[in-house]
Amino acid sequence: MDAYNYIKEAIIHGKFEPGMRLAEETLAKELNLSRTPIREAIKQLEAEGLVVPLKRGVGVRNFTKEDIKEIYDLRSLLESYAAGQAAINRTEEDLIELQTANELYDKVIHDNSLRDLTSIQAIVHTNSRFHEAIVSSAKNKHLYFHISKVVVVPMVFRSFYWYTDFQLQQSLEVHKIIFEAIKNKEPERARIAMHEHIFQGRDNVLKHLDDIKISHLFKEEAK
Amino acid sequence: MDAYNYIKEAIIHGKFEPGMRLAEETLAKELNLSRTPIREAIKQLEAEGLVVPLKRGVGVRNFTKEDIKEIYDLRSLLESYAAGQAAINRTEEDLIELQTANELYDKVIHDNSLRDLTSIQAIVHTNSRFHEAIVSSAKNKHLYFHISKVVVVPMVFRSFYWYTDFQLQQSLEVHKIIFEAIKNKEPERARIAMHEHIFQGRDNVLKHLDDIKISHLFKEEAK
DNA sequence: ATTTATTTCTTTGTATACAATAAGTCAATA
DNA sequence: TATTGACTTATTGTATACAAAGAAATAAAT
Repeated sequence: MDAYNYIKEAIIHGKFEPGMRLAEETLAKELNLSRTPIREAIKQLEAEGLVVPLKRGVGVRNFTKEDIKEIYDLRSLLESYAAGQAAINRTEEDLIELQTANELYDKVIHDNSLRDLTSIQAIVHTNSRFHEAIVSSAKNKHLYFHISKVVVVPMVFRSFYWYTDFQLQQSLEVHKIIFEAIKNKEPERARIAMHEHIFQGRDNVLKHLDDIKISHLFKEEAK
Repeated sequence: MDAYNYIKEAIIHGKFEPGMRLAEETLAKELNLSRTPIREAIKQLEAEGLVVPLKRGVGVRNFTKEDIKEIYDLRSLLESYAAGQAAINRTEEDLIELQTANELYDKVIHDNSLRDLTSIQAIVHTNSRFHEAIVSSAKNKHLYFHISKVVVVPMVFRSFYWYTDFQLQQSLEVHKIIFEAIKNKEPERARIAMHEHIFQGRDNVLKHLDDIKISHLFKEEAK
């Protein structure tokens, strides 16, 4: 794997915790590279806002509760718009991928009755696939580009989130409503459903921000 | 100036034309630096989508008509939301900056009756200040971050756009409506006015995409 | 004369080297 | 014991070096 994706994944999966300094030499050894390509990967992550400059070098960005709120507001704006546009612009191929992704999501949720880390990751992954299919159906590459950057931050938290059966069932239901709306070309219904859906996710994350499982990811206002 | 801003400005002002290869050695000499910091600046611009990778190295991104349409759709979504949020969250200080920016915009338009390049740049600059003040008043740092990236692309084109007196007058009127809506805390009015305003700008740019003045910036589907 | 093959040359990608600066350590003084 | 100050160490930021991969140019062949 290249340096960029290695570091990004490590941040998302919590291997590199918020606030942690990213030492170039260490990363270079871990990846059997020199410092040069490491520095370039870091510059990209900096441009995306996942890492922040320190006095010298960079550290993993520390997202506050306020950040999470703002990001979910932004994400709901972008993705609900995407859902609306998908209902207008989706092709038949899009519909097939949407259907497939949703069936997979359904299957993964019901096949993994015990909620261990691997299950959670599978659920998060198939959920992402459905959302990505929607954004892709909207037929706006720039929208896609920006959503993919916005979505990363919630990922950092969701990877450690313990969903309840009820939440997953509810999420699945809404997915089906969104799918139907896109299939039947009802942009307004798709948009509203997606908006509700993401705000539901936002509420879940915010309610559990103090949970033991993710508390290590969340350090309020470290200076 | 640092390498990042130097290259960015050069792209916006058309010194580096779309499709043009960015040779590291050349840039390094221009800025009296070694290749290392140049490469890092380029990586950042790549993450923002202003330059694209070639088989080897990078080139200035070539935006198509389709890109412009998509970007204006995205921008109108984001900025109209920002205007709405500004009408809710603006402080008294925000209001002062908003007022100042708008008065300056008015002044610059009327003081520069002959529309030479310097005047256009002054107009674009004061217009940006007003828009930035709105986004800032929305009190969402992540929204601000993404808008600032989205806005850059239209900048590439607007720097070379010859506005008519009518268009400027109209633009000024809408600015005043938006300002009033934000002042009076009318989010819906602010949102709609901003949406119209940006779609007006979009139409202006699209209508004139084939003009001689900007044709060198616009090369359809170069592969 | 045009196309293909081979060689040369330029430019990138990665590694290493060196200098500058922040951070860490230890000792001395209050 | 706490705090300040000088010294040492570690890590960054920039420059340079070298090897590999395209691009350009020249030569050969049909």
